[in-house]
Amino acid sequence: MLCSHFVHHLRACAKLSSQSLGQKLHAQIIKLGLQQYGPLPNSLLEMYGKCGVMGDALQMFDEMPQRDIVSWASTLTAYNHAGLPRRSLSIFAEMWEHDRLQPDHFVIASLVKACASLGDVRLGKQVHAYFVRSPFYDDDVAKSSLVDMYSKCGFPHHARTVFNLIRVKGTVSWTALISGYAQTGRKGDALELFSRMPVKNLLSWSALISGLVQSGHGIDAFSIFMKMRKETDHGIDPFILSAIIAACANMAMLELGKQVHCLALALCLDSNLFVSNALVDMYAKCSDLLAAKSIFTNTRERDVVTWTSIIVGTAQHGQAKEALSLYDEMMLDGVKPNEVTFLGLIYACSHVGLVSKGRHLFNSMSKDYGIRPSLEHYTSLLDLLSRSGHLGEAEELLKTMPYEPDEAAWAALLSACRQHKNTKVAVRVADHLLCLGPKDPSTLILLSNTYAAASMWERVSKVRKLMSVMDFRKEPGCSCIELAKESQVFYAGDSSHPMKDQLLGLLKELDEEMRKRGYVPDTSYVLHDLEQHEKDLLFMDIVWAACMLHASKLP
DNA sequence: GTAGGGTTAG
Repeated sequence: MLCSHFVHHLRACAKLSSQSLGQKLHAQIIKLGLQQYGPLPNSLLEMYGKCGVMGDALQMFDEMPQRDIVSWASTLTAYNHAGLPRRSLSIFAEMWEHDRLQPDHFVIASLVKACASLGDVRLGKQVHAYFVRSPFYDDDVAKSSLVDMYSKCGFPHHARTVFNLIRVKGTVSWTALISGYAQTGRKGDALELFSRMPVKNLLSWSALISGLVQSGHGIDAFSIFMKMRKETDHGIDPFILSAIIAACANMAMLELGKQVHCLALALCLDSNLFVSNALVDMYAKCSDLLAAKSIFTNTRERDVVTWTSIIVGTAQHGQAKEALSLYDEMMLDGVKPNEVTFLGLIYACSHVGLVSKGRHLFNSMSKDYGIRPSLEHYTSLLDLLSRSGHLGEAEELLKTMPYEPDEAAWAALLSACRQHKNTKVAVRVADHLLCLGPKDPSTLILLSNTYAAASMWERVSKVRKLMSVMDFRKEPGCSCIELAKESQVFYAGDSSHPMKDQLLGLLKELDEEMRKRGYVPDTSYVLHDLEQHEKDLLFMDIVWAACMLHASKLP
């Protein structure tokens, strides 16, 4: 009787994440000498795990005289909860070694979840294989976890296959699949499935909306958000709000972002860390750095994302020194940087040519914080070295780094060689690229121009042949700005704008002003067989966006 | 004792 009372209350603490109440119950249990009685050790373990007190959860586990499958499953959940999926996976082997226990469907579902959070589909498939051969192969919850894993790893097709095998499809299964479709940009599938979904809750709407935001369908995400507001009674929580703020950020829609900010204030959700982090990022991406800084300053409990958002935002607005001193402040504040922080910092160095500082940060990342540099970090360092003219070092890094450099990486170096007019390295890099069999049209243009500049006409014609056999279409570049509550999009070579004549006039004025001050456009990187006036016209496209920005500031 | 949504880069 007494025991089931404790089990019941401990479970409530686990659900509510109420650590202090849980500890009080634990104290009473010890006083009564019941700490090893019946299901209580497992209940205590579960409570500490779900409250995020990993140390105490593990102590419970270690002190158990006898561990059953539930003890192992709860430990797995605790590790998942604490964001330690690798530890979860190592349990798979330990269960058998220590206690001769085979994973059941509870354990399998948790293992799959660990694979999902690591984004490791290879391991996920192994667990899947184990599952279908186990006596639990028919369990719907484990299948649902597989749907989630395949969705998170970017394989919605596999997720669909498992989904179809679920006998009783609950809201969780539907949501997991819809999320997979939305995140991978399969808008049609996501919407179709969502409309067929029998019971929708706030999480289902949220999964669809945030998935669409992540795959760049901000407008659709917004209209679904409005639909939810209109047609349902679901409230707005910090999850959905931060997704909507991110949508404004990605589309650089400042006015809309401000309105969502007001919504956050009205709902008293602006003090939520996820919401304020999203706001810092939104204002920075919308070029209102002052507003971003003000949100940042007013955020009391700043975490690594808050700091990283302001550092990246500051760096992207050219204030590299300021970004670096924010990093110093962050360390004084005792916040540990993560891999994104370092990307922002190296980016900052890259844009003002702080080569040795950038190198130092790159090394500090692994030495001081144990973060293994990713391909992106190497690319960022490469960018720093090549922009600043350290071409030899950049080439060396490209060859020795622990990742296989792709076409874009080599092309970036080549482009830098041309900017620094280093023909010798340029030709060497170009030859290497040519061997790789380049596929990107802009790489081919770059190659053609490199060889043309070095008067290597045979290779020019070789590149031209490569161009002619492929479907040579380059996505046109475009710029987008918000002007009087409307978004204006301009494509390169676009001449359909109703204000074309006024715009071109202003553009010409700006161009003349630039030339007067000694800024002559460098058109040498444009395709070589264009006439000079055609090159100038192309250049006009490049300043088009700058011109529009200017126009938007006119009264 | 198991499964679904959120912020930072590219």
